[in-house]
Amino acid sequence: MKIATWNLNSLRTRLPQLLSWLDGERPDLLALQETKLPDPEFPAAELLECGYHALCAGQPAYNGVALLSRVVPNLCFTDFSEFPGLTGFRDPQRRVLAAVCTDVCVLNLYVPNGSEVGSPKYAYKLSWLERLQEVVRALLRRHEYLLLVGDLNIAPEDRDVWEPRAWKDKVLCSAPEREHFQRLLEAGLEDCLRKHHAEGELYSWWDYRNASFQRNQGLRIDHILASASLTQCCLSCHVDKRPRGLDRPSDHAPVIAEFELPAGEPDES
DNA sequence: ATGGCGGCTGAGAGCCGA
Repeated sequence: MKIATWNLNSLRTRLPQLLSWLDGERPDLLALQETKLPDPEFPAAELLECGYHALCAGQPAYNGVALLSRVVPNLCFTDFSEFPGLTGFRDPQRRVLAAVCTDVCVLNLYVPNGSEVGSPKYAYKLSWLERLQEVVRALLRRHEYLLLVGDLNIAPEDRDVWEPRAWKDKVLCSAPEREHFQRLLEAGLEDCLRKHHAEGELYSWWDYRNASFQRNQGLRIDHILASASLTQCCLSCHVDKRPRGLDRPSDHAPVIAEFELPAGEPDES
């Protein structure tokens, strides 16, 4: 099973690139972020034509997530408020989509950027991440095979940052954000890319400015995390940098992981 | 130190991202 995550920075603008990439890669699952598109305008027909069923949770102009799947996916929820115990936390920003595909529960996230440490948006990010911890713990109790994927907007360690001294304590790299990432690992998730690659200079986002991509000045903020049973089955994980080099690219590149699941394992619910 | 770029809305220039 091949699964991928890609922040498209506008599905409308990137649809031709997406369709061409899907034709080449044929992942079983692709989690999308920053679709920036209300649901009635979601290009479901074009994607189905390409062989993909879709679930989406969008809004105009900002945010928006979607899940593409070769098999028909079963939607679980599109907001943390749909979760027992978190009913007071309805978020008008579309950043969450959870679904079950065959035996795997996939939680697709577009974590708030946070703007600047100490800002109101940063406070929103931290409280959002606090709610996420509860959701992840509950999902891990229910699903042996859990994937948490998406634009987490956290560079977990200095090796995930092109200039750690410049980024120190800045948004995406601050200690409270990194602690949230570590808590996800402590809860029972593993970082699939780090299972296979210890080296630095592996990034998933590069600023449009300053020829950052050409100089490989980036951050690793898009992630594929998996529960222990799934991580055991993870054969490979890598960043596909090719789409970032196309004309009019997204500023993020896809991250791809391959799994070999034992036949006939049931998920529980 | 600041802005660089690019996408959005709505028809300007300003907001937002990371």
